[in-house]
Amino acid sequence: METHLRGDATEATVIAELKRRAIPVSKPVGDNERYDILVETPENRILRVQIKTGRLTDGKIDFHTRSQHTNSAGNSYEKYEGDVDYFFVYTPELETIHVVGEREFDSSMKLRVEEPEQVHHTINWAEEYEFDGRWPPQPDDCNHKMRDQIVDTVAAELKGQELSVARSLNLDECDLLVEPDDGQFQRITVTPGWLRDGCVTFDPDSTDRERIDWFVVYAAEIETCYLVSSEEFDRSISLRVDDDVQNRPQINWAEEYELASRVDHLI
DNA sequence: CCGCCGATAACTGCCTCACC
DNA sequence: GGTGAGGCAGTTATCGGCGG
Repeated sequence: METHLRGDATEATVIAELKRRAIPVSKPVGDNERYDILVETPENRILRVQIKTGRLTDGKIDFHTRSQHTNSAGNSYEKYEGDVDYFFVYTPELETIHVVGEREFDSSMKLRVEEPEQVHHTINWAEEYEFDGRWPPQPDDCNHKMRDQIVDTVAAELKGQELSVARSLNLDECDLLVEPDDGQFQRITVTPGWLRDGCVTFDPDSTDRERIDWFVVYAAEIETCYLVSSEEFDRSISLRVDDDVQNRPQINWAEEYELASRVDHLI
């Protein structure tokens, strides 16, 4: 089957499956949009979805998400960065639909269906991306990988300071465990932060604070990590980034909480 | 009508990096 | 070194718009 027909067949199959599940689907007028369909979630969120055909090779589903253009200068390639929210990957051989967030990978991804000869922690198991298990998608679903990377970055930063650091096996409790010289484990969780009115804030209420010693707050807008002790605030804390305010003693200046300069607090 | 350009799509191979 | 994931570059096919 030639490529266009195959893409059309995949799109038709996915739309039919969504309709069968009574999920509202809309098609954009014309073909100038980079997403294929708009899907409405039960919470009335509208998601931009690009439908892709998955190829089953060597026990894994392989799919690429890159568009190619030809111009006078030759070929150019463009990713879907920010243009879509999710990819729905339909694999004809398996008749399955997998849901992958746009931020969960760069330009291609492999979903492992069969047991590999060697098990890597980097393997993306297809069953974890199956439609039934991921629909409706949670607002932070597409941030899992980014969060994972942040945890890795924080771990590397701590190791660089010659700290004994390990990934927590119980992710419901914390992300990292640090063992200082006194042997008293410090429990660290990584949490997203956001900029509001010149301050970085986060939501500690979504975490069981009884089990956390330190919060690493990652503010994506400014690509900065902050280290905050659970004892340094009562219900919430704001870290002021914007210095265009009157200097008051109660202001928590963000730069004083930057992870790189506070690692010694964990020792 | 034909050729060019710009867009879509799937497919293939090769490379790098990380892990076992 | 072998394996697996991910990234990158290139190819092929089709379609529509536009201008000569």
